[in-house]
Amino acid sequence: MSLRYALLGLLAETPQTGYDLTQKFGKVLSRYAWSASHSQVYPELRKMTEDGLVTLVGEGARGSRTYAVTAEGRSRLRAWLMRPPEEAPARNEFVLRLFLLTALEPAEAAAMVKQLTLESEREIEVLRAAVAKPEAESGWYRYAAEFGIRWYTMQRDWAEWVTGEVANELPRAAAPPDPE
Amino acid sequence: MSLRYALLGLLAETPQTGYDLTQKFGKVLSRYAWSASHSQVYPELRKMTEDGLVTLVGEGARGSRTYAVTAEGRSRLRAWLMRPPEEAPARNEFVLRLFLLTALEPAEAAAMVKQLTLESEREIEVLRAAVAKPEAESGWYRYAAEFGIRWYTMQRDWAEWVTGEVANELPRAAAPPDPE
DNA sequence: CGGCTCATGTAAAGAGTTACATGATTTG
DNA sequence: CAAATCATGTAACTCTTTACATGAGCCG
Repeated sequence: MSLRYALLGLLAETPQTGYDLTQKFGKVLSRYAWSASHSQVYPELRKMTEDGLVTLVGEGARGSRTYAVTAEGRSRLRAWLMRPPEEAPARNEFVLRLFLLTALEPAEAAAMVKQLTLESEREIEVLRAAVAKPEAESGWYRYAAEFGIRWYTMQRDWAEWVTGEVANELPRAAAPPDPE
Repeated sequence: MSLRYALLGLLAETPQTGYDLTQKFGKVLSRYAWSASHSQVYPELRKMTEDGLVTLVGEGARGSRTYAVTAEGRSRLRAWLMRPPEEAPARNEFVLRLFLLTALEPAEAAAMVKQLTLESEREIEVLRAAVAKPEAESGWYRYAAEFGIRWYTMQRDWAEWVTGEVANELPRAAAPPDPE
């Protein structure tokens, strides 16, 4: 069901084609939130049309089909967004790897974290640059980039903290520093 | 494949049963990293045994079967952990909802964020308490809890920032009337 | 006009969830 | 001794990925 709402949410921003939507999954959303390939997107748009949540508002070059959210779709989306959060399991292979870091020898873990720190810093640079550009897209893309910056920063800090803890190997030592 | 490595990683910490592993998914891992139900765990442990990654080290009361990682399994796990990170798509319905927040009217978004802030603060309290307890489990559980604290803090801060931005933005350009 | 990107579609295989099913041990 | 929890297993269904497939428009 999440796919459906992801599509609805993206279309609520602006009407677009299945191709456009697929690009957004691939480029931004898939990193933190949700992912889908075109083979899932196109059939889902069909079903959503049948269910009256979206509607075809134009056909362009190369057989492109532009969809927009209907009133019904918009109200369903709002209802979904406003409903109290129940725990939905997350899947993030990257975080999984972070969590299993303790299965490595301290030196190996330290090497991995070093790598991670470099990657994170590079990534943060890219996102900062993207946000700083004057022609930066507004709306959710900018917010997503900002999320990414905070995400990578948090991740890096945590990984460095863990490495320190593991290196110290003091079973029950210092309390973690207050984040913030 | 991630499931396989998640199991390997947990078993690398200590030998345990499929039931134990399922509990860990349900309680901690599923929130940030990975999730699996027993109907996935048991068959996978079988396959991993056939593949020589884990081995049955004991059968206890109520037909419980305790597994441990083999040398082969350990080396495979290390290889997986150390390999350069390629982008693996993440799935997090919660983050998805955050990203689609901009589909709401500013007032609605603000209400949602208010709610989120309260939840986050409650959650952070719980995790802090869990970590502070002297008999707190050490190892990855403690690290995971620390991750959670930082995660909720980051999330809350971002959501508050976005709400501020949205509130400041000029009223949206005359939105096209809903098709239908 | 050849190669790239845009743009859509379907089929098969794999991963994951939900439901069904059973029995042993512990705890009150 | 009843209820809860421990503990495992399989089947059906849904969701997701990967592979196969096709063609239109754009750019050099």
